[in-house]
Amino acid sequence: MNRTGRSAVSSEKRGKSLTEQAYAILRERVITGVLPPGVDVSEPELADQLQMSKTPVREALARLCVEGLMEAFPRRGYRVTPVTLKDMDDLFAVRGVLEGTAAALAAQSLTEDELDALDRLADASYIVGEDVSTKTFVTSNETFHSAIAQGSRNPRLHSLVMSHLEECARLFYMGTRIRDINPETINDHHRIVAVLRQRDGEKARLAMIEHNENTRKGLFAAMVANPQPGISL
Amino acid sequence: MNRTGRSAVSSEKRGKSLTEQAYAILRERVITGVLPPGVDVSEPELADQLQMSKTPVREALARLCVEGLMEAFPRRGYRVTPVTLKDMDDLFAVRGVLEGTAAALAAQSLTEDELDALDRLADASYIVGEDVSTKTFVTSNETFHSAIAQGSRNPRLHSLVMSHLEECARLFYMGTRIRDINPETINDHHRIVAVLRQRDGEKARLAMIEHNENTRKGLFAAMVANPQPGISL
DNA sequence: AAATAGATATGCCACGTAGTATACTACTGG
DNA sequence: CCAGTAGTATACTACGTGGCATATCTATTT
Repeated sequence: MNRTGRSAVSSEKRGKSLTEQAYAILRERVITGVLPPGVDVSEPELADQLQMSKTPVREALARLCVEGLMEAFPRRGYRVTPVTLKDMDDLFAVRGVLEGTAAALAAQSLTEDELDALDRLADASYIVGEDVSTKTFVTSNETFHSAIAQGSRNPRLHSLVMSHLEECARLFYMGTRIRDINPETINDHHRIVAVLRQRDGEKARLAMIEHNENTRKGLFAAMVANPQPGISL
Repeated sequence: MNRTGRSAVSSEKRGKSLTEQAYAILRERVITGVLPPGVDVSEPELADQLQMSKTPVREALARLCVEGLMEAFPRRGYRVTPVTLKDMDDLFAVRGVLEGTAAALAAQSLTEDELDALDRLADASYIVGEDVSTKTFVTSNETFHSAIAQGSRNPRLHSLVMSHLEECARLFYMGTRIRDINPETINDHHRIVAVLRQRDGEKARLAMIEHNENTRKGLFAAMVANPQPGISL
C-alpha cells in the first residue's frame, strides 16, 4: 500500500463517504439540540431518514459513542447521552485546564500575523452584537478558541480543545439566553489577545481560565433560569 | 426502550461481542508492539486471523482510528500510527497537564483508605524491583496512576488520563530499557503519595508534573540508545 | 513514458441470527 | 368471580455474514 503524500481520513477534506455524512449530520443534530439529551435513536429509523443503509449509520453511531455524545445499549439501542450538572462541571474543569495550557503555550509561539488574526476574530464576535444567533455565536467562538489552541503547536492539545469546545457548544444551544453571557465573552476575548501579545504565558493561562469560569457561570445561570429537557440538575 | 438499571456498553463487564473482542486484541497488539508503528493492516487479513467477518474488524479499526492508534486511508487501507519525536513530546506535555490537575484535585478528595491503597500500589511497584518485565511494570504503573486520576472525582478527566497513559505504555514497550527509568519512578510515586497525604494540591501537581518529566527523559534516553523501527527521530 | 489490465483494498448493502422488552394469555390462589 | 402472577408469543433491536461495486495501486504492455 502506497501512501506517499496522502493524508489520512481525519484530514481528508472531501468526506464523500456515507459514513462521514451520517456522522456529520448526527453530530450536528446532537450538538444543536435537534436530538436532545436522553432521546432514543435506532439504526433503522435513522437509516430511513438519511436514505442510506444501516451500516454507515451504525458506524457513525459507534463513533459518536466513542466521543461520548451517544451511549450504546447492546442489543437494545442507542440514546443521546444525558447531561447532568456534574457532567457540565467536569467538562468545564477539564476545558479550563486544556485551554489554559494552550494559551500559555500559544503566548510563546504565536506569530504577529496570527495575533492580528485573533484581533479580527474577537472583533467579528463583537460586531454581531446584540441579536446574535446561537449558531453564529458558537461558530465565531469556536474559530477564536481554535486559533489559540492551534498556536500551542501541539496538534494533540488542539484536537482535545476542539472536542471539548464542541461539547460546550452543545450546552450553548441549550442555554438559550446567549445574550446574557455575550458581552462578557467579548471582553474576555480581547483581554486574552492582549496578554498573548505580551508573550506572558502565565498571564494568558490565567486569563483563559478566568474566561472559562465566566462562561461556565453565565451558562449555568442561563440554565437554571431556563430549564432544558434531558438535563438533570 | 427500557433502560432502567442497565448500564451502557462502555461499562459492561462481559464484552462478548466480536467487535469488542477484535478491539481488545488489536489494541493490545498495537500497545505491546506486536503491531509496530507504521505497519499496514487490512480488514480481510485480520478477519482471517481473528476468525471472524470483516464487519467487527472494521468497527474495531474505526475505533482505534478515533483513539489515534491507527490511521485510515480511505479505499486503501489502515496503518498503525507512526510515532515521531514531536508526537511523543506533545503526548507527554498533555499528559503532564492532565495528571498534574488530577493529582491536585485528588489531594483534596482522596480518603485515608485510598491513600493507604496508593501506598500499597507504590510498594508493589517497588517489590518487582530489578528484573521487572515490561508488562508488569506497565500494569502496576497504570494502576497507580489510575487510582490517583480517579481521586479527582472527575470521570472525564480520569478517562483522558487513562487513554494518555495507554499511549505512553505503548512507548514503554518500545523503549526496552525499563530498568533505566524504574528506580526513579518508584521514588517519584512515593513522593507523590506523600504530598497527597499533606492535602497540598499545588505540591501534588508539581510532583506529578516532575514525575512526568522524569519518565519522559528516561524514555527518550532509552529510545535514542535503542532505536526502534517505525519511530522517526 | 503513457496507457491499460489485474489484483486488492475499502464502502456499502441485503439478509439472516440472536437477544431484549412488551403485550398477551393462561393459570393459580383468594 | 376476580386479582395477581408466571409463562409465552411477538415485535422490536443490534449484531454479524457474505457478496457486490468501486476506487486505488502495481505491473505489464504498447
